[in-house]
Amino acid sequence: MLIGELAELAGTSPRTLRYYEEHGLVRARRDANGYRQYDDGELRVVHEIRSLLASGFGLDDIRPFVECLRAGNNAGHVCPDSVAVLRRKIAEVDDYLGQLTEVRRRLHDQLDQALENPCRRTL
Amino acid sequence: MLIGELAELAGTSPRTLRYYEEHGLVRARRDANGYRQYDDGELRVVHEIRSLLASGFGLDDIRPFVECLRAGNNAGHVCPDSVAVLRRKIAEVDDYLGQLTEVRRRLHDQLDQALENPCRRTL
DNA sequence: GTACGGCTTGACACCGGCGTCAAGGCAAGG
DNA sequence: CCTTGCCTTGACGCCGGTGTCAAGCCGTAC
Repeated sequence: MLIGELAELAGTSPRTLRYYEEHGLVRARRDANGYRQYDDGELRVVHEIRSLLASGFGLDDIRPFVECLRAGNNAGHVCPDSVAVLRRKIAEVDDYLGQLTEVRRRLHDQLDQALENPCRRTL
Repeated sequence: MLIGELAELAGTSPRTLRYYEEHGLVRARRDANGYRQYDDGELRVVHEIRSLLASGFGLDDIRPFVECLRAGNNAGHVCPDSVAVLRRKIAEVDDYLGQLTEVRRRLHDQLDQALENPCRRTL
């Protein structure tokens, strides 16, 4: 499979696939002409990457998941390293949720206060 | 008040104050030597900026709040423009909270599943 | 021949709020 | 006179994932 085909199947761009490869996530053999040749399994890998990116992971965080998939597991998140990253990310998300909730509360307070005390003048 | 003093009082840097000025948020007169000279009221403005930045606002979003303060109101969020931005930001935060909650759910599911089905092999 | 569509690598652009370095002016104190 | 420490403007770096353009190779079809 050539890079354009894989990009099409994965719903992304050749540029993006080269970027993933550059960061050690996607693998490709090379044709005699230098073209990247992808195994069918790489589609699965790319899907895993896209899914985790959408969940807020960085490429570095994703690496263990890809390695886990390559090791023959039927899911990328069952390996110890992946689990460690998962736990860390969940903690980060929880922390961020707390901060966002606090921010939301402050904004609501300001809004309520503004509605009670309308402004004296606009400019 | 010179830029270094204001920066000190506001807990930030001269670079940052120049940046705010460049974006139309902070104002300064100029001494004969070209040094920025700040009114005491600017400290309040800078605090408002820092506070809103910490809540996830961008500098452009903050401008109405600063203008509101300058108009003589005792809080930056009581003017109509500020209220509009507040409403928009609250909606954004709510939306993001929803997404984050969904992500958190997915991650928890993956973690639980990983703990039930330990990996066959790591590499 | 040449035109086209795939591919290759390399490199710049973006966003936003700064850090940081460069090169220089100004005031004060030794 | 020289140092020190403020200030000035201008400009590049960062982060991260991707778009996009350049310049060029490869293969096929006309």
